[in-house]
Amino acid sequence: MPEIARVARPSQLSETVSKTIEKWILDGVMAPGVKLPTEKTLSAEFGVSRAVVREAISRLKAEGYVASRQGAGAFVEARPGQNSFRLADAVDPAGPAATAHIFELRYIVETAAAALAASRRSEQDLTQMREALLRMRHAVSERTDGTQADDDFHVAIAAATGNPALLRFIRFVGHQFFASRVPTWNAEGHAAGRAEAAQAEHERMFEAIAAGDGVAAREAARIHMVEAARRIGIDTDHWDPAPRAPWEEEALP
Amino acid sequence: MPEIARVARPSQLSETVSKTIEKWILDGVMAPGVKLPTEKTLSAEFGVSRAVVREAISRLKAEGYVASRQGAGAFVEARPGQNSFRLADAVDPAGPAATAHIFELRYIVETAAAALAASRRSEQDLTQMREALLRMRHAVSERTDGTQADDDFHVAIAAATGNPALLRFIRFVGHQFFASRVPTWNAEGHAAGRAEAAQAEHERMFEAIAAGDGVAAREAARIHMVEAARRIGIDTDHWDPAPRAPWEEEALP
DNA sequence: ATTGATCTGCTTGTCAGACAAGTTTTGCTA
DNA sequence: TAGCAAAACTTGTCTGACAAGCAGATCAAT
Repeated sequence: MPEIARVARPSQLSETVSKTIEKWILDGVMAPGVKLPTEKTLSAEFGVSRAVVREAISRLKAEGYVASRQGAGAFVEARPGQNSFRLADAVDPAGPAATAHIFELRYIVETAAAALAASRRSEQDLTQMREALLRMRHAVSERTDGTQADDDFHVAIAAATGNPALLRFIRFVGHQFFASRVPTWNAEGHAAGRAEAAQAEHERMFEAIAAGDGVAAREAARIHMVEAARRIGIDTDHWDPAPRAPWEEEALP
Repeated sequence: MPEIARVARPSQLSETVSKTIEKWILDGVMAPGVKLPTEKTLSAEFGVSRAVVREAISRLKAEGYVASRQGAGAFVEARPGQNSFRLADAVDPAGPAATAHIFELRYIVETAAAALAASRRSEQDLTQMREALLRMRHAVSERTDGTQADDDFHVAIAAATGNPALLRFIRFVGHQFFASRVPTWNAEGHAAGRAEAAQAEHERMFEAIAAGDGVAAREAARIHMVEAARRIGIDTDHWDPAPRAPWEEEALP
């Protein structure tokens, strides 16, 4: 059995145990398919009760690291941890580039979603977007918080693609950036004209989607994402400009 | 407290309990911020022991649905379940379109990754790709299994973007389709020329990335993804062709 | 000797009761 | 009424027990 090394104090014993075992698996100390030590052994090694070990394993099962069979034991999954996608372990949160990396992923997916929405949106989808836009317009004029409406607008576009997987993913990534929308919609953002600018970008996206113009929608979304990144201080110099085709330049005002 | 309705038998009591509570949260029966019933209450209502309830809650904590404070209780998280992304609950697995939806998401991300890789790849990245290509070439001529090399090739491209979040996501989505690559690399796939066709597409992607031509790389990836979808019987008629700009037509052989 | 069924020990799944640690409510006092 | 201390409650952990299922060992029959 691998060595036991305490991780940074999660003050919850089961958390400690599950993180430690997770580390064993991620580090390859326990290869896919191998049997974990028995619960009794683990509880003895960690110096905790079997209940704690069981809760830890319960976590690991939920995250797809292990699967257990009554009477046989618990085994490391073939592709441990890859039944779900978590940004927390995709990037090093401490790294200064982490936000930029995630934002780039969001940029890729949202520009594509805007283009798809333009060709697939229903009347009902447009109503949803219009409603969110209205709330944002109101927030701009009243200088109030529009983060929720902002979020709703992007989700409405994702929904208009008719692809539930895409919707869910955009909702997921978007929520990671909920905090990033604050500097646009707080008092300072209003004063600096950031809210107004964002609103103009949103309006342009909506017009293109309503008109069914996929190319213009992609470009409007591209501009919005780049500007949004700029507003929270992310460097976009190395982003892929390819989604914009040359002839799109003149297709937009 | 909400009504208790047994879900399809997961043969594990804690699984039943966690899925039921998860459903309460997803259906909005229990809004974010509200306190769950106490463990004692839950165990009584479900007719199970407190240990089972605790294991269920342990799962829910791992998936970001609830957070608990000793002495106070367990509370529904602000954005329940959205600290991780799972395809299983993004789409209805039973739906015939589920695979198509996920593949479309993969299409969006992989085409973008190919374009990025072209402008950011290092010598080392190219070596990785070359190595995987070689193994696939070998698999084609020997009529053996090349699914692993196929997977490695795509991961190598994702790695070349230098974006760990993107890498992780492509690895995640790609693994969901591990099975989909089998019909290309099994005996029938070799006989029907599917393996050879896929290989040609891969070679073209590599050439474009090695040449640093982002536009060509995106187009080669687009063709590969569309063909791959076609090989496993997914209808791509409504996919977004926008990533391909008009002038890319002549840029390729 | 090989095969087949049985048996025994081990492992996970569940239960019950207990105490420790931390939180919330209650109720008394000043 | 305000402040504070005790009591009641809730989660976290421990212990011991039994049921359900599995895997290797044992043994009988061919």
